[in-house]
Amino acid sequence: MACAAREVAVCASFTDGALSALHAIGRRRTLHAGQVLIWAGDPSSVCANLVSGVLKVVREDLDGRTQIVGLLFPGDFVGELFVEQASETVIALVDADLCLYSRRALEPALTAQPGAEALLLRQAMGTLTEARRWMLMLGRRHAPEKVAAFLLDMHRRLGTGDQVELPMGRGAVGEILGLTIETVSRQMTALKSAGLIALPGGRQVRLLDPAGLARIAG
Amino acid sequence: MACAAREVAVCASFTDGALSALHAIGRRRTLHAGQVLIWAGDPSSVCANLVSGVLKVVREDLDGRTQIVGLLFPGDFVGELFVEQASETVIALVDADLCLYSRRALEPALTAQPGAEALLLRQAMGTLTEARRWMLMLGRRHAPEKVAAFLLDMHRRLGTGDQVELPMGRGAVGEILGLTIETVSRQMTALKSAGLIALPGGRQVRLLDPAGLARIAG
DNA sequence: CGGAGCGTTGAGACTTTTCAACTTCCGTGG
DNA sequence: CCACGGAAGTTGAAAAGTCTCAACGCTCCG
Repeated sequence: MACAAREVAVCASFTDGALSALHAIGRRRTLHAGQVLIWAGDPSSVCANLVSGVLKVVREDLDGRTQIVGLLFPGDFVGELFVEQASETVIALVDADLCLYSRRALEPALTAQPGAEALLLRQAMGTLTEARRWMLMLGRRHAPEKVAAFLLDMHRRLGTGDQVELPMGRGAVGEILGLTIETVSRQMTALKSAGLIALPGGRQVRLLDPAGLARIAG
Repeated sequence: MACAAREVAVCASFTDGALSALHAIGRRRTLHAGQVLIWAGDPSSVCANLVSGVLKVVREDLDGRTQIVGLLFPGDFVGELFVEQASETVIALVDADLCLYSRRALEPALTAQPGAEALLLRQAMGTLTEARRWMLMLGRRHAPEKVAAFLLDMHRRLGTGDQVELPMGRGAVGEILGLTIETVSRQMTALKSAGLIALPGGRQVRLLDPAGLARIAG
């Protein structure tokens, strides 16, 4: 059974035999850009492995202010275990494929499968470390540093050559960095004017001077 | 063997028999306010359960700017598993007691102990959710909201009656909220002037109008 | 052609930081 | 007992940074 995530996701800890059991409770699903997988406030009933694409994890204020608190890439685990109500909304930034599981079925399967929880724990620890690095950025960095660091990060993850196609628009970049769309736009323009990047159009970004960006990113 | 964390920490998942094995690799340690348990950059060799007290988890820039990315309370797990190098510094805010384990000894013990990893996973997921709530605050809220929310949070965790003794000074509050010490001070004064809190002295805070604070916190 | 969505640019308002001075609190030593 | 010194907290004024509001440009698509 061909699954692009076979080696990276939770599945990697499963033997082929146990994997069949997992497949019995899972199903594939395609999400189109903009589609919502999980709504904050709804019962936390589904989890998934992201096979391809990019998802955003969004938290919202009572006032409606929103902050993207996580980006999910292929291999990442999606959803909230052990809680009854989702506190975060999960939305596809670009078309995405997932292995979807009902939480009720997955949790016992994880317990039954030695090593699965260890793998998820490892992943959760990594996600936590990443979230905390992000916190440092949100709390302590200025707009130019935020944008430069973000571009380097996206390039590291999704880049081909010196180019990246951002999986989101300016608005979502702002939601990630804790900035307004206008500030993001201005910083991008400033980086372009400084000759550090080129903006060939759309969501494409070329890093002309990664070292210079890194210097700004701090 | 009397351990105040017996029921809350990882130990809770261990049978009494297995707990002896755990005790064989662990040792108690007292940390005085200001003492460092783990230095970022050092090999990640120790983990612990916090028995009493409060610790701060600090990240640092290359430029020396710091951000507190986590506070640890009794029952919380301390340290970074599965990585060779610590990326965060852990410091006691007030005198604290811990059960200390060498990471090399703890990791196999966790694997051998069914349920232990599940428990840590549960805890890690909770910590992650908390970190993300914190991110929303760092990225999207103004100083008055940050301070009001912080005071409510501290009161919920450490409060007695309508009063709290903050386990840190203004400077550390600023490091938590992503503000300068002066801004924190000004906001506290403003809350006092508005009659929402009283500052009896030292690190004591009395919440005179929790509902009003909650309104500001948003 | 017209409209919608997205991005850019500008100007002024607002918030927070920075820098500096001053106060308070405490423990120490004269 | 009181003076001294340091650490922590407060306050003020100016500077810097970001946001808000508003206008405009561009592209895609009906």
